[in-house]
Amino acid sequence: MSFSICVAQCTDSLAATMDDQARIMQSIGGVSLAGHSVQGGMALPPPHGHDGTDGDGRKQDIGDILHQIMTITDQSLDEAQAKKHGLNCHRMKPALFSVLCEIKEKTGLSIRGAQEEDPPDPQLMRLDNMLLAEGVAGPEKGGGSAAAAAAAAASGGAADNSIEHSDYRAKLTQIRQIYHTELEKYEQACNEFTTHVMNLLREQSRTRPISPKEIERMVGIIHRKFSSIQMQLKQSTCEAVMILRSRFLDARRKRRNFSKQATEILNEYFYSHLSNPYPSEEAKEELAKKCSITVSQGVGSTITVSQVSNWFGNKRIRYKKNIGKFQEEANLYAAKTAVNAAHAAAAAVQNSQANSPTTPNSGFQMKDEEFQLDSAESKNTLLSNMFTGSSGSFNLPNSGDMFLSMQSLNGDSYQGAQVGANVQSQVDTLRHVISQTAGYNDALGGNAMYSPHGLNANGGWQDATTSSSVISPTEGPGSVHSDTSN
DNA sequence: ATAGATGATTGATC
DNA sequence: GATCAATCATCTAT
Repeated sequence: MSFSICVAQCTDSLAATMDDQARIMQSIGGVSLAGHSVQGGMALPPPHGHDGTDGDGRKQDIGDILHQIMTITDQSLDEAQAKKHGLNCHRMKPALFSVLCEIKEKTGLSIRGAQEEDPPDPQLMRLDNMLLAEGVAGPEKGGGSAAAAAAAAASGGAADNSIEHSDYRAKLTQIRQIYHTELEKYEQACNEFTTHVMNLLREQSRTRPISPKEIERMVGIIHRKFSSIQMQLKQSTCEAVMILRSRFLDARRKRRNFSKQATEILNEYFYSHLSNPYPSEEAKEELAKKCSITVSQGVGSTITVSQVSNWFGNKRIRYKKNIGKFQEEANLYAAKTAVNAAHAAAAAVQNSQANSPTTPNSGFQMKDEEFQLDSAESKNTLLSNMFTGSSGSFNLPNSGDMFLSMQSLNGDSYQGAQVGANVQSQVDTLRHVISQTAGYNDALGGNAMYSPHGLNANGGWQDATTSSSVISPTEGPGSVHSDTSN
């Protein structure tokens, strides 16, 4: 919508109004006026130099004046001024003026439109209300954010999706700015045009009868015209907001796969807590934070706590439904956590060596050639040894809940690798090394195998407190799983 | 184009 | 309120 359209429309309106008057004037100048002096019994002043019987001469004179009035718009400004002056000084002008007055009175033009008081348009009110509610109209800052919050709330999701949130707000602000700029333009144009028309009418009121009330009426017409254009502006603004909003909501509805890193983090947690894959609220927050960091580097979106909950909900169900399908994945993450544990072990070894030079044999014995952990190659060999026995067909006995939890060494309660029973010996060996390293010989007891911490006979996971206390001896019941933190 | 994977939603249940 | 289970809608690999 442009200013030119607006002006064109206003001009149309004005032109229409002028047309009306022109038609009337033409009819005055033609037939009706000729008979008017007779019909109305009005005594026109006798034309100068003519006697009162010369009707044709009078008609001619008045016709001339009218013609000049009608053609005044076709002339240049100077010409028009000169003509106007000429008209005002014309000898027949007072006569014409009074005739026009009387005709006007008769035709009731002056009161026409007085009843055109426009009632408050319900549609306009709706638009105004909506713009106000959306924060496009009304107070500056609060409106926008309130609307965004309302939109977020309306979507049913948590209001913690800050990316789309701010995106939405930015777009809304843009719309708001455009709206206000346009509105201001229209108002300015309206005022200019009104002033112009008023001046014009005041000017014309010397030639033809125009009462202040009529000027007011004309102003009203112009304002109505402009406000109808404003309504179009409001309407299109509302549409833009609706589109933005629907896009915003759709975007939230739309499913986007998490990044690989985020999925890995979640999977790591899931498989390392397979006996009780119910992260606490804090753990969920930790995971969300962790995932967000990795995801934001990739995709550029965040993962919320509720998304973490969704993920675990879906994972639990799908794992339970088809344990066999997830065995490979379980192996993978068990290996992964084992690698982490080995890394931690190596680090601890180095630490212990560095920190206790006087007692080299008090902790982990690096002499054991089989468990040299200080080179990447050795670690890989160790781990491949660990899992070659299973050769990808890692069996989870019964419901697949035979797991081993390893304790890390560096003081963090690392919730360790959970591997199958058929790699028990290797894991036991590793565990031995690790526990020796950290001086945690007693931490897990003599035998690594314990069961079951996973699915029970009913297909549900066992009580959270029982299993977590077993899995994480260093953690008190109900404590936050610190392995999600750094 | 399709099947399978996956994140989100919904209603029921505890 | 958290979770389960079913389902929807979309993404992704083929």
